[in-house]
Amino acid sequence: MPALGECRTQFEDSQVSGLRRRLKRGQALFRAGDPFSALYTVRQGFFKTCIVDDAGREQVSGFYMAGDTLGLDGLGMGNHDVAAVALEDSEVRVLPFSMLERAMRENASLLRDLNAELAREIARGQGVMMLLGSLASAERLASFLIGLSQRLVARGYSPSDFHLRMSREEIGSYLGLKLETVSRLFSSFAREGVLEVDKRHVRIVDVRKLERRVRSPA
Amino acid sequence: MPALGECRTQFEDSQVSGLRRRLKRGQALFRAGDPFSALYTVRQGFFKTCIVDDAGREQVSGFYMAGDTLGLDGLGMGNHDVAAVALEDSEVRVLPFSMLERAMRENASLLRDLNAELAREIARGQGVMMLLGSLASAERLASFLIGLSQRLVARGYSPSDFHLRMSREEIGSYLGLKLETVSRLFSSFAREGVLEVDKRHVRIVDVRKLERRVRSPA
DNA sequence: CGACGGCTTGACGCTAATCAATATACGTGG
DNA sequence: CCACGTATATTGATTAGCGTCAAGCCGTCG
Repeated sequence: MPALGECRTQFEDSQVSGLRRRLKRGQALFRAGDPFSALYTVRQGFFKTCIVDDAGREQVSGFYMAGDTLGLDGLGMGNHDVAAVALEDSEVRVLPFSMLERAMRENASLLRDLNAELAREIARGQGVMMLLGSLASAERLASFLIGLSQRLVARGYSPSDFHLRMSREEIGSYLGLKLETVSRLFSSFAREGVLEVDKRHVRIVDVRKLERRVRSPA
Repeated sequence: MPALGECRTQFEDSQVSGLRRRLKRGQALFRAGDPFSALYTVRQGFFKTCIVDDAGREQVSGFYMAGDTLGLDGLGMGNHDVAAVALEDSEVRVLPFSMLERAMRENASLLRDLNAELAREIARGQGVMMLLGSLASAERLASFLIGLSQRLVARGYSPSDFHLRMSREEIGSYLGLKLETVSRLFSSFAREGVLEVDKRHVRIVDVRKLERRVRSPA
């Protein structure tokens, strides 16, 4: 059973809101360009966020699960610049920004939570930059899997045995690789006894080897 | 003559601080791991920020000039996770976080400025992800130059004629390319009449062509 | 049942990395 | 001041890694 992601901030069960919203697989919570009106915390399910550039190219910029905050990208300019799409039937808690602002005026620690969330998002982004700018393909996938595993553990799931909610293409988009490359990497990790892979089901057989893969050009 | 970057927020000339700090070329304002104690706005000069991963690999994650805010990455965890290094003799205004926090309690708009700054940083990061994840080498350099040009205009400099403060290697690190590739791209842009390049002096001859380069695989 | 979407695998090609040589500017100390 | 060593940039030759194109498999849904 899905655990309730850890409560990193007061957002999640704040009195700020009782609003919820359910989304079906494939449905968008918001799209790029939508006016920013609220933040969301994931209660149930799994999301991806996508950036689109002016040339129309699309790229997955992140994956979000229970406890994660969505929508921070809209805080600055009044519009979202990414889209958030549910990868399975999901539920979010809606935190209308107007309410949040009011609540923050009364409760300074909420504000600090918001800053912390924003800063976390910045740090996450820096990790991705590192990944995209400095790592080879196998290192990227290894790093992705380790990160995923760690996040799953934190939520009470198995660290070594899980079901991917996203397609090879989405993983590739996130990692700056093509889907065929991702597929080949899964196969080669399996051949080397690092993973067992069956479509979207992954079992990490040898974490050590996987970790070594993040640093080694081999 | 260097203009005073636009005042995007109240930070810059806020009463929050009169503190300044001067740095020589090559000097670090803060390093990865340093405790977070203050934000900084660039008054004069030019900075790069670098991420370092656990394997010791280093990567340039951004360039900062007059008016830009440095140090936001430290807000979340109490430690900086990037380093900020002056690429020329520079001066920053120091905004000790304790003072900022106090000031924000009294002035809610300061707080909104901080959020806006954080959100801007997030948006910037998303742009870089797009660049690293989806663009070919020539597109990356073109995108970099256009962005640089735009930021220079906003500060009252020439949009088409400027001096790069960073080395080929630093550009490459930022763009996820090797320095030789960057050098070759400069040469090929020059051959095609898009740029004139003499070491670190760049003149954009044909902005249109340069812009076309951002989207075209040609 | 057939069509379609997601995954795997192979063969081939191209882009950018690597390795290497040379050139130029800069700072340092004699 | 010049000589030297060092950092930076350019360019060429070669190679490796990932992308592209293509075929086939499996599971699902209409």
